[in-house]
Amino acid sequence: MAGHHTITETERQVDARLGDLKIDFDSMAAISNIFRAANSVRNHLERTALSKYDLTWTGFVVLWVVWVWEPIETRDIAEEAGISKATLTGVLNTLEGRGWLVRERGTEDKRQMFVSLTPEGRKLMKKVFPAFNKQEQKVTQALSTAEKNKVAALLRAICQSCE
Amino acid sequence: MAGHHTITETERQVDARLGDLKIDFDSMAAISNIFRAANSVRNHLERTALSKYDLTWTGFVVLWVVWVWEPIETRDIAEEAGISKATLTGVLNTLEGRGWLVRERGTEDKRQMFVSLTPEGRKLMKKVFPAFNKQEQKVTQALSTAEKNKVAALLRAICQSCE
DNA sequence: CACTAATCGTTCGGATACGAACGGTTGGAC
DNA sequence: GTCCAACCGTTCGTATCCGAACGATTAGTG
Repeated sequence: MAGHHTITETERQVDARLGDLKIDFDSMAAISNIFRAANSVRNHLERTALSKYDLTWTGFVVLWVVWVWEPIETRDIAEEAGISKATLTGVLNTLEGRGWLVRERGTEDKRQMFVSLTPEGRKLMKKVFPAFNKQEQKVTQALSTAEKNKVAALLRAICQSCE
Repeated sequence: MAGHHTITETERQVDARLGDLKIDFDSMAAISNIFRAANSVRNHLERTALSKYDLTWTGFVVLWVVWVWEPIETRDIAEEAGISKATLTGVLNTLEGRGWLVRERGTEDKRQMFVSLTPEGRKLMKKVFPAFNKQEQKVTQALSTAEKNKVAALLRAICQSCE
């Protein structure tokens, strides 16, 4: 999924386009590789681990969040999954329609909506997640354990600078 | 945009859900932080650098690719931008409708479609890209130059393992 | 106890996202 | 020269995706 142009080739072209404007190529390379990696990994995992269960990326992430934290409120799912509340409503409709989770309105606060997996949903996750994790292992096989932790730490630092 | 649960808390919960199945938490942390960072950075850049020009993330990326490599074929844009040809068709319609780029059918091979920026498109990029790069710099400010290059290299290695 | 501000999930409109199928074009085999 | 397989960008159907606006509910103020 990575483009066929190297970062260095791209830098030369950008330089020619901008003339004497100063561009921070180190920052650019770091950021652009985050998105290249995210796209590559997402496509790979969808193909290898999710497609056979007809699961989209977002559908899997939402199921995973609910599986780990159930019962969980809608707004917390959106926060954990990194999507908006509006998007989540549609995804929950899809997943509920397939019988993998259920919504239940809160008793003490009737604005809230609690989500839990069905037994079918839990059975699905017990199959899908190990396969998913095996592919996570595969796409990071070129990295040592220390390097995996290093990249995780550096990316966490970037997340904090976004706030 | 990062969830309010730490990776460690999540690991404990996952452990409780899976029992004795073996999960590679180092790989999981590396991968999940790629997506947290991608979401955080994307939201930050959309808010700070793109929203005032009514540009979506993908719209900007496509404009950027065309700006750097014009004239460029449709399939190459999709490759560089990390989106499908089908998606690109819609995005090009949007950007062409706003007068930022034009399509021209190839003369020797009439299947091809070459895309170039309009003068307005180039003027836009000359304003947007420096602002974008400034924010790239800001979200990576916690990293040294060596660390930026390190994270870029590690992510490139992950990309290669996806093929 | 009324009234307002804040918060919940949903709805709406429009843009992005992809696989599959489609017409149009090209190049190669024979 | 005529197939036909391969390739181009587009179209189609469906699923995300988000900001803004919306009804319903709650909490906080006086």
